[in-house]
Amino acid sequence: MTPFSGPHRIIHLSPVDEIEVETKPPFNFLYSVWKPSHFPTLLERHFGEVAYRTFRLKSGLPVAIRMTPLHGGCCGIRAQVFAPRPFTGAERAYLSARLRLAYGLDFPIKAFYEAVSSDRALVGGPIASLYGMRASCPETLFEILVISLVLQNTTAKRSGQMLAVLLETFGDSMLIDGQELYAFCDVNRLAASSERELREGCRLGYRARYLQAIAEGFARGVVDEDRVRRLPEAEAKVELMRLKGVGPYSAHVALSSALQNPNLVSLDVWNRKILSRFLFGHPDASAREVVEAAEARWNGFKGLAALYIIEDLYRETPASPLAEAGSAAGEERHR
DNA sequence: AGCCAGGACGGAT
DNA sequence: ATCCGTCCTGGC
Repeated sequence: MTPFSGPHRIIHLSPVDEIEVETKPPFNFLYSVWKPSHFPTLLERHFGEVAYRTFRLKSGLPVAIRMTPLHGGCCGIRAQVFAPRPFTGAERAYLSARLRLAYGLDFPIKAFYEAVSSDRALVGGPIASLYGMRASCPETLFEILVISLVLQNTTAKRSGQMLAVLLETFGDSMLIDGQELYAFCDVNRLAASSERELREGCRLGYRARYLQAIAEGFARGVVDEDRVRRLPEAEAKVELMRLKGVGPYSAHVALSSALQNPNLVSLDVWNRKILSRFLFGHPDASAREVVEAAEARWNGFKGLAALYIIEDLYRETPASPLAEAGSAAGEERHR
């Protein structure tokens, strides 16, 4: 608890809707909604066959959803929606579209498999293990930029701490099936904060100034997600890097994740080593060498190929282990 | 006690 | 275009 945070309020949720979003097989529910490489956050909780996730809608309304496989998991997601008040039609349509984008339901996964079908190492390994996995990004462009900011220049553990404090300070706490989750930080709340609050209260250090710049950019409409989505890749990157604190790495994370460009690969130190090992058999190739070899081998799909390789590697030792079934009820009893 | 980590900036070359 | 010192914090 930071000295700046207010009383801890938990927003009461009621079931308001149920949305079914379909996709063409192959679809892998588990690995589409849960990525073994992602560090655990207060935004989501995973039990394997059941997954919980929060979203903040464009209207600002925080919601939480309970996801289960649709039609036995072959081809979609059933989402039970919980919110503080009834849904409007526009909010329902927005969330439905957001879910399709968040879990890659409109992505032509077969085109990827066909394009790399001659790559036996990829097909026989990562693709076989993760068959049907879609690239996912439940975050908005603003949210993914904030997350990439706390990922900068530190360890995953520290990143998780910074994000947790941000969510507790600027997000909305909600209880769903006995578990506390947070909707992402409200952009206006963040833009209205002081640098001191971010620096000293949230312990963001030099990132405080950058976070304000990013939040103000989105709050004032200087950068707009819908507009960036329509730009060509190179222009979109320049547009994002106009924000102080957003460099090549963060811009790549945003473009490959939020915009779901299957050819963009974000090479942080660890990903570079993992891909270098897959491509060259040793971890020491430069970022440039890795990108060039990946482009030659997975023309047009190097980002998605990299995702499969990385997630397959984390599968045995996940950064975010699946929670035990029933532990939510257990926690609830202790309250 | 000092060094560095899952980048970015600003300025110098 | 590329290189370097600096930035907060926490962990070793």
